[in-house]
Amino acid sequence: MEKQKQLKPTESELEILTVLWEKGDTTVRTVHEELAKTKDAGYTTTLKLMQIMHEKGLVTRDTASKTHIYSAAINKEKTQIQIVNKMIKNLFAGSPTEMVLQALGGNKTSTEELNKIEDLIALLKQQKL
Amino acid sequence: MEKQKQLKPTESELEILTVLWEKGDTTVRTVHEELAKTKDAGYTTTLKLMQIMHEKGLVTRDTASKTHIYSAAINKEKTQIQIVNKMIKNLFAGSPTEMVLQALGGNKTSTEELNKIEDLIALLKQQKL
DNA sequence: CTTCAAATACGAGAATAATCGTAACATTGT
DNA sequence: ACAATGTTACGATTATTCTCGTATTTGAAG
Repeated sequence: MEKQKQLKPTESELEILTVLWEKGDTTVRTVHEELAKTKDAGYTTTLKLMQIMHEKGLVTRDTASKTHIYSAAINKEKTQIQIVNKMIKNLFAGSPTEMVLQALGGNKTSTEELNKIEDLIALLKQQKL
Repeated sequence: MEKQKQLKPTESELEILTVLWEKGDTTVRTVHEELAKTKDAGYTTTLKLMQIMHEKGLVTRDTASKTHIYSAAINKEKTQIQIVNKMIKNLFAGSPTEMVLQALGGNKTSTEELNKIEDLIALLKQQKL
């Protein structure tokens, strides 16, 4: 069992990884069009970034056909936790609760989502007993 | 009422701002020693960063005496929300729930803290009615 | 086989961040 | 007045990230 090397993706790399995690293995074109919804950068910029990510080992790719298929090479949850924890430490003086308060207060969270969180909290409390 | 210009602090700047928010107005020396607990960088590096932050308007300073006193010039809560929202968008595909889940799951959150969050959720749900 | 469109490869520059050495300046104590 | 100590000022360099133009390659259609 190989330990996941803790590579730290940059801002842009994170956006790309998020698309890969969401949509599954896919092409540069697809990733780029997804990013283009909220950002503007040239296609070759996205391509280059993904090539660099490949060099770094952040993604793998299947080059069997002309259009390469990329896959995220690092674990989604681990990466999320790593970054969230860093933010809690750097920006919220170590208090996860503070961050949650800001996250929910600052967003218009739907009742449905709030219910989900309540369920999670109930579960966590259960586990403490 | 002047709208706060949305300056985006860098990683290092954020660490400095966090110290200023925690400890209140203080000197470069104090900030640097606080950072030195978890990081190693030269004193002049911290100084330079804070000078740059002053140019950018991220901090203000009182230069009346030899040793300048720095203050955060941007609002703590606004900055936190801004960054958390960006992270939710970039890393959690827009779902605050997902982030809260990772934040609470990845950390050992006390029952007391969980209760606080429950109270907040109850309040938020109330507001939706 | 040739043409054409779309994809990749790659170099190189622009922009941003972080680092630190050295000089100049202020304050205090002798 | 002078030295010692601690502070700010600031240039300059390095490192990293992001961007994009252009060349090359690939595969499919005619």
